[in-house]
Amino acid sequence: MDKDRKNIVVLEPSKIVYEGLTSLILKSDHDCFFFHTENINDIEILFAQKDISVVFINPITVLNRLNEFARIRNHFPDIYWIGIIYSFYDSSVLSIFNDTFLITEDISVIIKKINKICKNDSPHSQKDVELTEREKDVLKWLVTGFSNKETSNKLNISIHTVNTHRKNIMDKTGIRSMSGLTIYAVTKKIISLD
Amino acid sequence: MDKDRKNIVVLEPSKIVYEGLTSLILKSDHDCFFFHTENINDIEILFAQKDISVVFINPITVLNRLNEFARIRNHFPDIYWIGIIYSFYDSSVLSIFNDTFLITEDISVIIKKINKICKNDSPHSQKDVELTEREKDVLKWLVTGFSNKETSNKLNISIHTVNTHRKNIMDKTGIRSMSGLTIYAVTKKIISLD
DNA sequence: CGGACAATCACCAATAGTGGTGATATTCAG
DNA sequence: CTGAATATCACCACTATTGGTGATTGTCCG
Repeated sequence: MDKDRKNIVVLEPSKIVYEGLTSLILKSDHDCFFFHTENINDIEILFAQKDISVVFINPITVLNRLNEFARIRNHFPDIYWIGIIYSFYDSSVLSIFNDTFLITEDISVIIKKINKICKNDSPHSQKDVELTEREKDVLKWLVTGFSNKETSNKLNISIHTVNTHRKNIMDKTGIRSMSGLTIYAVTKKIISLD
Repeated sequence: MDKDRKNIVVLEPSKIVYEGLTSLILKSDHDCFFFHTENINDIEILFAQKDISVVFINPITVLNRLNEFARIRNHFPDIYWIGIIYSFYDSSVLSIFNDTFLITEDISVIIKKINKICKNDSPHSQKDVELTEREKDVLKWLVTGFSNKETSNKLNISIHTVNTHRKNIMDKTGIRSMSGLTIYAVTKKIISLD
């Protein structure tokens, strides 16, 4: 997995603008990964699960919710907020972002902004704990939708053992829900999407 | 050469919007050919050389040149002008176009407008017994690892309502585990894997 | 108008999961 | 040999989920 890849959230109600922005950046051979969301409600999910460094944000999405935006910004101080400007805003509104760009601007201007942020970005290693083989066995069944009891039957062990393994898995990964563990298992290729 | 192919001019200063608009329409398996121009000066050349049927037009490109726009419109009466709206305009400005769409609108709305013009409106009712928007909202949070109670807080509804939605989702999909629903949500692109 | 559907809320009982405390046995590296 | 890691099993208390049964409200459509 590429450690230099940037995860970028695009908080923009227009699918057209999202598509255009991401398409042009990707065409420029930039190694980014994009997440689209249309309102601020969903953004904390993304922050919780992903290593997000940049948010492209349409000011309209927070205009009536500046308090909530301030709270989120304070809560995630490392995130760089870039406003997507295609209308007229008061400068006091625009100052809530780290940077802005005009929608009519050339894509190279936007890419320069991304590059500037990347240079300042410190490579922080994400603690990558390895599960034991047995833990992977247990996880495989659990995230395929089997209950603790069913899993214990499949593996011919007691439900208590399954429970212990599950607890250890949750302690190691820090993920405390089966849904989260399912995502984990898929991305770690412990199970396949089929 | 396909006779049904539509030649569409996009008169739009923003490359991002042009890219997004055309990319999404092409992704929808629509047989269109696009010409990009950033101002009205070049448009008559295109009209002379190509068989243009539709112009997607950003009102800003003609706001200060309404007389010239009226002249061109009169000169090419068969052309259908669709305004690309992403700001606030006086209704008298918008009335100079045959139709408009909001940049935040779904691409299907825009495609419907194209189809209406070309009288190719195919009634493809794809009997998709899908989840409702609210059910998707609930599912989004649930499969991201939030509990019923947390989800009810996030959506500002009672835990009973979350429960009802969850039950309906499980009934509709026939999937009775959160892990299974997570896989479902990923494959249905309700959430993203990353 | 009336019926279908969507979204909201509530109660109840059974089952399952979570998280803490243990324990024992085996294996393997220092 | 010793200690760390792994795998196994158990009990307990609490909370959450699951799956029924309702209900009310509003909207949209024929």
